[in-house]
Amino acid sequence: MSAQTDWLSLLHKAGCRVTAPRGAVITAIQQATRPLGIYELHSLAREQYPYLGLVTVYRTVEKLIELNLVQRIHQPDGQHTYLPVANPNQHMLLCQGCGHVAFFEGDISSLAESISRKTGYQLDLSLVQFLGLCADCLHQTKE
Amino acid sequence: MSAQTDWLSLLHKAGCRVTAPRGAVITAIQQATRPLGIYELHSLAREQYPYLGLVTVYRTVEKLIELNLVQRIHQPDGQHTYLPVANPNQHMLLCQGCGHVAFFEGDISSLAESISRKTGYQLDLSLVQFLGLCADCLHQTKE
DNA sequence: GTAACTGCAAACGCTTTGCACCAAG
DNA sequence: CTTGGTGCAAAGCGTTTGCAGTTAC
Repeated sequence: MSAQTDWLSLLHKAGCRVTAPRGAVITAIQQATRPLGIYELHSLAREQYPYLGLVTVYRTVEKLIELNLVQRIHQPDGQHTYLPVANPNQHMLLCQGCGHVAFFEGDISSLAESISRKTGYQLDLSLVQFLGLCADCLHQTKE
Repeated sequence: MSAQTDWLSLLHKAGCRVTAPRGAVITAIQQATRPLGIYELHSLAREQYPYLGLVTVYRTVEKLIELNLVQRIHQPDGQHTYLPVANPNQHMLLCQGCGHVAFFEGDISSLAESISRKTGYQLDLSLVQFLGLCADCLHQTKE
C-alpha cells in the first residue's frame, strides 16, 4: 500500500516531527504480513535503529492509529497487535480461539448500509473486523 | 434468554459446583443490558453476596465464557467487558471510538457462508461482532 | 471425606507517566 | 531557539497465581 515516505510526510503534515526512531517503527509495521505485537515491533525496528526504546514504539503506534494508518487488534489472550489499515474491500477475520488472522475480500457496502439504516451505526469499512473461529478452533470447540 | 437456573444447571452438568458466589455473578451478568466491566459485575454481584471477592468474578466469568454463555468484549480503551451471548441473528456493533454497543438484527448466514467458502473461516454467528464507529465518533474523526 | 471453590495478598506483565536530555524545524 | 520527541526508570492498573481455609456433593 503506502510507501514509507508517504507515512512520514503524512506525519509531517499532521504537525509531527519526522525522526529516525519513528522511521524505524514505521518500516517495521509496514513490512508486517500479520498483526505484530509491541515486542515484535520493537525488536524488528531495532534492526534499523538499535537504541530504540519500547516506549517510543508505543507512542509512535499511538500516533499512527490517530492518523488512521494503523489499527490495533485485540487478541483473545488480551495482547494487542498492530497492522496497517486495509483497503475498504478487504476485511479482517479474527479467530477468537487462536488469534490467527485471515482476510476476506468482498464488497459489504450494502450490508453496511443496511446496518446504518437500522441502527445509526456507520461502519468504517476499512476498520470492520469479523470475529469468529477459524476452522481448527471450531472443531476443537464443538468436539 | 436463559433463566438463571438454566445457567446453574449447565454449570452443574459441566462438572462444576454450584455455589452462592457463582450464583451472584450469574445473576449480575444476566441482568446486564450493556457490556459490564469486572468492577461493575463485582459490585452488582456484591448486592447479592457481599463477601464476594474480585478474583471469583474473574474465575466465574472465565467459566461462563468456556461454556459459551458469556462473551468478552475488548473495549477501545483496553478494558474488558462481558455480556451474555446473543442469539444467532443478533449481532453486536461495537464502536471503536467510545465503546458504545448497539445490536443489529439480521440474517447474515449467506455472508458467513461466502466467507467460509473463500477463506475457510467459519463464523460462529452468535459470536460475530461488527467493529466500526458510531455516528458520533465518525463525525469527530472526519471533521 | 475429597476435590473443587473461595478470598486474600502478592506477583505478574503490559502500558503509561515523570523527567531530564536531545534534536527537528 | 523553541517545542516536540526520546529513553530510562518508576509508577499504575488490570489480571493471574499461590495458598490456606471452606464448602458442595
